[in-house]
Amino acid sequence: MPLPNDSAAQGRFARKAEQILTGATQVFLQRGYERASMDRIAKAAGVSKQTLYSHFADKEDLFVALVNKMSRRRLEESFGSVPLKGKPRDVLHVLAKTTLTQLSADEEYHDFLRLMVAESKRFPELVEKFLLTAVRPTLVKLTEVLVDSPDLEIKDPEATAHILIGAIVFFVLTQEIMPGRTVMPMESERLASALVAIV
Amino acid sequence: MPLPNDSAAQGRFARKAEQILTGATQVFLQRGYERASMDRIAKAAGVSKQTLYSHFADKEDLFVALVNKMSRRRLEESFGSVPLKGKPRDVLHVLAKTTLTQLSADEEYHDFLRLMVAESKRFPELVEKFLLTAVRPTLVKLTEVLVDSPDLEIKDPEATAHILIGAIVFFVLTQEIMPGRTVMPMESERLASALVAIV
DNA sequence: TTGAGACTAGACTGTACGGTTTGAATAGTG
DNA sequence: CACTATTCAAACCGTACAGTCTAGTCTCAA
Repeated sequence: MPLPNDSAAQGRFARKAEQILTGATQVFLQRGYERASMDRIAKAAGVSKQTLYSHFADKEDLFVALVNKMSRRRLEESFGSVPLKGKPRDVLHVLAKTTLTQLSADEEYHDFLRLMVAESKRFPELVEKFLLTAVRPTLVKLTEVLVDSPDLEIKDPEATAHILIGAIVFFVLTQEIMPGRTVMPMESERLASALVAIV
Repeated sequence: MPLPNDSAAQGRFARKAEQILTGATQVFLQRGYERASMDRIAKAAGVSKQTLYSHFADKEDLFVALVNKMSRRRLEESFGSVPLKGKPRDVLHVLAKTTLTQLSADEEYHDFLRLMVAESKRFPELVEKFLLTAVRPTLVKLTEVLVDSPDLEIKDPEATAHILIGAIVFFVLTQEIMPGRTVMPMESERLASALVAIV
């Protein structure tokens, strides 16, 4: 592993690291931590095993890098693209709908969420960091939106934000992450409407 | 494995099977499917490996038995003990509170839920059965309660039931199953109140 | 061109695991 | 008692895996 100051080959080196992480992401998300073998990851990354180990100390180190990378993807990419103006009820409906749609479409993120739940006992600090950087901001932001809409007369905006996010996450969990679509189907449009109706 | 008609030693045999399943439950829930070794399970059950394999064909078979057993434990043990009479708002509040309390206290069930999410990709049919027998009935029952309280003026009781259950499951998921208590704390009492306030 | 750092393929080590086999001990039933 | 089914402990087999090592190739800057 090169030291920080030999910046000459740094570019190439960093690019390889990226390439490895991409391959590792595929394998970890597809097969879970335990069943992801280092051989398979090396193959998926198109890299020799030795190179893999010259960039990452061990399997756990690679997993940490994966979680850090994926955690940067927030639960609410939606919040940026939705104009937070207009009648609060309309804003909320659009917000719910886009979040639901975006989250439902992102298969890679489903696998990542599954992985976070699965490994929450083995890597609690890691998963805690994920919650802190990926989930909490969403909760905070939604709470702000609710606070800034006093006409909705919400007594406890924070708890209400938990409810709204909770409903959405449960929806994605059962419909997309778990095989619940056939057993307890629900339309995202219906859920969004019911969510708004309720507030 | 004895045939069904040699009912003589059936009692002893069945008792052993129970004993094995108990040990297996411990290990599977504690360590997850992949890291639960058959040697460890045999040890935890206080049984020889051979006995284990004379009762269950293989690891997967044992896992199926575990899921069947645990799925019988419903999401809503609460519904039985709560009187469904009185002002609908009060009923709902008590219902939310007891469900939340019971679900939060049941560590074994947390591990089971984590396992179901973790293995939903590897054993989809199994997890589907779990959803069908453990989650769906709760949804159905709550929907009925909502339908039977027309004074609440709920447009879409089914979607609303999804929201209520979703909020509760999300709460348990983040606070108990994942290490979220320190990062995004929430009181179950606050959640219950907000849930009722919202309907 | 040459030399050092980055990379490759693949063999290798030690360990853990799922599942089988062996051969003896321990019931419970006639 | 004797007989049969159940259980036991432990060795065993084949495979998969994390991580290391070897020996050589590629890249690129001086």
